[in-house]
Amino acid sequence: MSAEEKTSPAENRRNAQREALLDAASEMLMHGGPDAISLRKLATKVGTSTMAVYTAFGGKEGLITALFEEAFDRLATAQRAVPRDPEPILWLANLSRAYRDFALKNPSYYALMISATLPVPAALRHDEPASNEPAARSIARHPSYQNLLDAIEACIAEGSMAADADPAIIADALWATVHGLCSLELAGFHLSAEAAEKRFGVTAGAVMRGLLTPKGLKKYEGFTRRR
Amino acid sequence: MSAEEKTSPAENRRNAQREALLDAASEMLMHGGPDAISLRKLATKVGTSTMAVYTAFGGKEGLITALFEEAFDRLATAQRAVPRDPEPILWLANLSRAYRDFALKNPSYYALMISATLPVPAALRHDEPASNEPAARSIARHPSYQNLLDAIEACIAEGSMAADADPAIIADALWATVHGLCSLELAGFHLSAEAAEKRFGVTAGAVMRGLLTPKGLKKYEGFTRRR
DNA sequence: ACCGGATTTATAACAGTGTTATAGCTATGT
DNA sequence: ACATAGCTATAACACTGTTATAAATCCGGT
Repeated sequence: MSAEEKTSPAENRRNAQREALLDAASEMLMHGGPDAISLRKLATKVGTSTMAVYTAFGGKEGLITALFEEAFDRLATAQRAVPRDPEPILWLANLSRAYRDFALKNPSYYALMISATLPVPAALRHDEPASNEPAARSIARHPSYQNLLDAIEACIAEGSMAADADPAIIADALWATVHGLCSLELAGFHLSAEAAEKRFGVTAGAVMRGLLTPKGLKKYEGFTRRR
Repeated sequence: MSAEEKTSPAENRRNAQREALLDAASEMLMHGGPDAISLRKLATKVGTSTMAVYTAFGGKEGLITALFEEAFDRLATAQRAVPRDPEPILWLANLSRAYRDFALKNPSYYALMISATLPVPAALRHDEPASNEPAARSIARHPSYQNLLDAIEACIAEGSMAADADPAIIADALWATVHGLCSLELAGFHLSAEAAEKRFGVTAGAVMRGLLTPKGLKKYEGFTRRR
């Protein structure tokens, strides 16, 4: 309700152009990867000059970082769209499949998200005096991780996972597994789409079983046998 | 014993320069990633002109492909260096750790290996009339995969894994998991090196448990509890 | 041993790229 | 209405990979 938030016409135009640049850049990204983004072509596409990218994003790197953040937002949206199944284990499985769907349908965005050559965006940086290691980026507090954590906590609450388990570590374990599968699939390491899908099911199922308590295991095998 | 294999002095020189180019390129690769490889700088470093890259590799893409193949060779060497533990389960675990060590010590080579933007090298292409999907690259017959397959088959033989299991699928499952962990770690998605290491142990252990038979599970838990 | 054809090389030009300095314009605030 | 601050367009700079061309080199057959 503060009166200072009224958008001046100039600021309005700035934001419009900013979004136009981002839209065109994401289109170029999806068309041929990050290397296909040319500032010159981007500028002519939007109808301005390359300087606009520098005033809006500080350069090409800033533009890529903005795309990076949008990629995570899209993933978060996709994860939130997964209905909360009353069975936490099935909810988890559905979150995994939704993650794969997102990766396969947005390969360029996905590749951008997990590229190591990117500077750590402020949104994911956890403030800590940097050691000698490469910059660390934490995903734990990002909205795209919340549903995963919720599902895991629900599993713990119902006894399907160990009561003394750390949800963050389990979430990381699931994330790493599902990401590894998507990464290999996107890189083309599979004989066929069916083989990749089967591999996904087997691997995600295995890590799931490995994380469950005997009680949860019994439940889970009831689910899988029912199919 | 065929006499046609004697290397002429000219061919000898060609190969020497080819290796010199590869060495210098790998150095540039490790220093700043694939984008840090400049043909001009590479040529001056080796003491020739950029044309040498075109005659030897057909261009920059061919050079990168050669580096790609060397990366897989190095990984195969690292995997072969793992001693064959009499306990197949422990052998598998050691292969996983060796894989991680390789990835962490050769981040540039590793990133190259699993980059999706690379043309499928002939060494990994399985001949099949390409469908509409992106080109598929198979790793199954590569030397770097052999030890993994051997260890899995040993697990099956001793009853630690299901007799009707497909070793190729299990190998893919383990590979995807370990690769996912390394990929996230190299991308900087971890709070600390210790956290990344713990995550690796938890996740690799979980997928391992999920792949074992009850008999194998009992054995495996005997190993983990002994520590 | 030599010489002719093929191959590899170096040089330079071409078409791109991201970035930056500069000068002009536009739009805002007084 | 004016002065000023910010943004933009233009052009130049330093790069990049690739290619055409001409000179040099190497190789095999006589």
